[in-house]
Parts: sequence; structure tokens; C-alpha cells
Amino acid sequence: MEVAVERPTPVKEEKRADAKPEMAAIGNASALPIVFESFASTQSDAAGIKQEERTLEAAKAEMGEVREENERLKTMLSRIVSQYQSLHTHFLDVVKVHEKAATKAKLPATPPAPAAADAEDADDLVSLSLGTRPNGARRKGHERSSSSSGGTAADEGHQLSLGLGIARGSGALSVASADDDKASGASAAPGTGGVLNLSSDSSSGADDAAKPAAASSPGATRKSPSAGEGADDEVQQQAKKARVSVRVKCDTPTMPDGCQWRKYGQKISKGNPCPRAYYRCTVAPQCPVRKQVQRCAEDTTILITTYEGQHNHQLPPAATAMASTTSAAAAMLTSGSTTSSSAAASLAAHAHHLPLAAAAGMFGPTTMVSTAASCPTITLDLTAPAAQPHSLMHSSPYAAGYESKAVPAAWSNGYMAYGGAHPSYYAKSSPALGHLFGGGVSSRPEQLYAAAQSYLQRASRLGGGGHGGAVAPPAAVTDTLAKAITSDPSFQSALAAAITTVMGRGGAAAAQK
DNA sequence: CGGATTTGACCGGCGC
DNA sequence: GCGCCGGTCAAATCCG
Repeated sequence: MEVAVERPTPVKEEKRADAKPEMAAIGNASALPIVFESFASTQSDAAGIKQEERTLEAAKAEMGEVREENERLKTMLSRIVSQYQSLHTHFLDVVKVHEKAATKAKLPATPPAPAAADAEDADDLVSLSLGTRPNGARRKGHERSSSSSGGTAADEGHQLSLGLGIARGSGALSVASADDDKASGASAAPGTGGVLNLSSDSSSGADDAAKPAAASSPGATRKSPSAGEGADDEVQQQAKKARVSVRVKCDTPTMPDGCQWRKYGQKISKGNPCPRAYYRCTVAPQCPVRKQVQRCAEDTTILITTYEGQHNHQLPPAATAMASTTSAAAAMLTSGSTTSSSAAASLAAHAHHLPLAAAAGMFGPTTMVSTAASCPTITLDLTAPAAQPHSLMHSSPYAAGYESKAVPAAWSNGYMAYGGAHPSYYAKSSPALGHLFGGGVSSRPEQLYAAAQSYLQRASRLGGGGHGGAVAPPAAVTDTLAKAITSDPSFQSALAAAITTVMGRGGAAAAQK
């Protein structure tokens, strides 16, 4: 099933980015003429009236466009909801069949498990769940802390569960929906998909965990004050070594991630004529975070930014999204065994730590585990063409996404937007986000998160669903649903914000342990 | 003049 | 042991 997305012209996008918050604010487009009439009555001279009439005409025309757009979006939304419902129905059927099979196979008193637990029993099952669930229905694993902003949202009575990943229990991303009505629905912004590539040095990951901290990495020998700090120190060393690489189409020398960086070196690395620049975080004098910036050899418009380490200071709000991502990725890469020999096994092993695997499954046509890197590295490729519906089990060469020619600007810009430095960036560069998050856009991840939740929540409400639970569909459903999701760019944007935020929280939680 | 950038030198890891 | 390579240092330079 396809969700058709009309790609408007850039000019229209800009206009819409401005108009949508307005609509979201007033809630009803019909209120606008009243505003204009009262405004016109204040004009006294004829020329002024004429001018005002022209303005009025233009405004009305614009309103017409906006209304049309709104209708399109509504249609799109209802389509998505109906698709979800049919999938959910299908899933319930499959669950029933699975339960029957389970009771037959395990005759000695195997109670019919709840759907979520049932899915969790299936080893290495790629799971995806999307829908509302009754309050109190909880997933095991990484529930968001009740102290967070989302915790109160859980009390609102409707929770929205969004899960996708390996269903070995708790890998699914769980999103508690906020009762937020600011988000105004879908956007027709263009966009395709991203690639989340997890590459982990299987040998180094496990070996380093066993090695003494002082011998585990170059950074350890240089930076560690003492070798006897214990497990915490070891974890820190590991986290420092873990890297998060972001590939994004970007014209600027560096990606505007909201942090302050100081360049301390530049090298021509082998195999790439483009020099690699080394930056150090200067927000705090002792911050260990570094980043490497290099342009892709095949496509110089693609900027590859690799982050290493975790910030030891308060971050500017604009930098929290990216920092959360790197922190979470580092935590994931260092939190458990990385001795798995396959993508599925590795992701499954990490799935209970972070929903990152979920992102991989959803966005990743080229999800794979590589052992080439000297350090465990997560590569977030936001330059790939439309994500083909692959399940997590489908590993394809990373190069497939690497060589992308058609770059989904909206998606990459969307990422840049919520990781970027200025709120206005949303409306300008990412119509999807600018629209989605309304007029009062903010770079605070919590707000983006809430907006994403709201979007998802609306989708489920419109469908009249409200049922379901924290259930994980079987792998057979994943492809179809993933396709539906990846066809909707604004959904991707919302999801990206939510995932990034949840990843950050998961990573922070993992770091605290 | 102070901070940021540039750039050659240096260092450690790794493979042969 | 040697050379290659990636990463870092620090003096020189640039720039606001």
C-alpha cells in the first residue's frame, strides 16, 4: 500500500510553514476573515482601503490554498489510520493463530499470554507496534521515567505506544502520548527515509570490556587518571570510545548541532581526498567530547560528522538532541555484549537497552552490523533514498545507502532542524517540523517529543481506534506497516524527534547505572 | 589583543 | 623493527 505524497514547490513549502502555525493557533480557518474585516475597518483613506482589499484577496487566496492543503492532509491521515487499523486487525488474527499454536505446543499450563508478552516470547522476532493503549498497560524494559515530562502525560488517560524493533522483550520504543493539541497534523513535505546503520566491532567491544581500562583504548591511556577506578571508570572509557556518525547533506563546513566547537587539527585521511577536521567541544573546558567532520568522497555534499564521548556539562537547548543521540548510542554500544555475529543478534542484544534498534528497523534499508570499524560506531545515514520496507533481519550492504544519489532534503533538514541551533530553523528548513510543531516551535526535545506524540495520537484518535495495547505485530506485518510509515515524511519527522529524545533518555538512564 | 584556525611535527597503534 | 596511518599537539598565523 502506498501513501501518495504530493511534493509541493519550495515556495509553497515556505508559505505553508508560516501558515500552519497560524492555523494551529486559531484552530479554525474560518475565523480569519473576521480578523481581516476588523483590520480593514481601521483604514480611512480610499487608497488604503484598496490596498487592504488587495491584501484581503491575497489572504483569502492563501487561505484557500491552506484549506486545500488541510484537506489533503486529512485525507492522508485518514488513509494512514485506516491502514493501521487493517494492519492491526491482521495482527490480531496472527496473534490468535500464534496463541493457538502456543497452547498446542506447550500443553502443560501455558496461559494465553497478553499480546505483548506473546510477541516477546518469539525469539528475534522483528516487531512493530503502533497505536494507543489503555493507561496502565506497560511494556517491560525502558519505560520513560515518570519524573520526565512524559510521565504526567501517561496520567492523561491515553497512552500511545509506538514500538518497532526486535521483539525479544523490550526493544520496542514506547511513547507515552501527551495531551497536546498544538500539533496540526500531517505535512506534505517531501522526504523519504534515513538509514540507521549499526556497525560494531564485535571483537573489540567484548574484548575491551574484559580488558583493563588502561589498555582498552588510546584515549584510556592518555586520559584516565588511574587504572583502578573500577567498573564506572571502565564504562566511561567504553562510552568514550563509542562513536556516533551522522551522514547528512549539508553545505556548511560543519553541521549546526548547537554545540560550540574548536578546531584542533586537520588531516588528509587515506581513501578520501577530502580533509578530515577534528573538533573539540568548548562549551566546558574539560569536556571530553570530540567530533570529526569529513565530506563524503563519493558525494562532497554529504557531510559525515562523527561524535565521540559524552558531554560533562550543561548543554545549550539546541544541542541536547544531538548530544542525547550520541550519549544514547555510546551507552548502547558499551552497555552489553557485542559479540553477536549477525545484525539481528546484535540488535536483539541491544534492543532492551535502547529503542535504537527500532529506528534501525524502521528507517533502515541498509541496517547491518559491520566489524570493520576499530571502534563501535553507529552511523545515522540521513541521506539515503526512500526507505524500502525491510525488516530488521534484512541486511544489505551499507554501500547501498551510501551511494545514494537522490537525497531527501526534507528528512536531512528535519534532522538538522531538531538538532539545530535556532528554533526558526524548523520553519525555514523543515516544513514538516515547522508545521508539525506549530508556531511556538522550540528546540527543546521535550516539546518536539510531545509534538510527535500528539501527531501520532491524533492519527489514532481519528481512526476511532483507541484500542489495542502494547502489542508487537509479527514480522509479517512489519514490512507493510514500515512501508506505510516511511511513506509519510511528516510521520518520519515526528518519529525522528521522538526516537531521538527517547534514545537520549535511555542513554542517560543507562549512563546513570 | 585575544581567541580561533592552520599546519607541520609528534606520538602511539598496527600490520608486515 | 620499520613504515604507515590516524589522532593530537602546539607554534604560527589569521581575524574580528
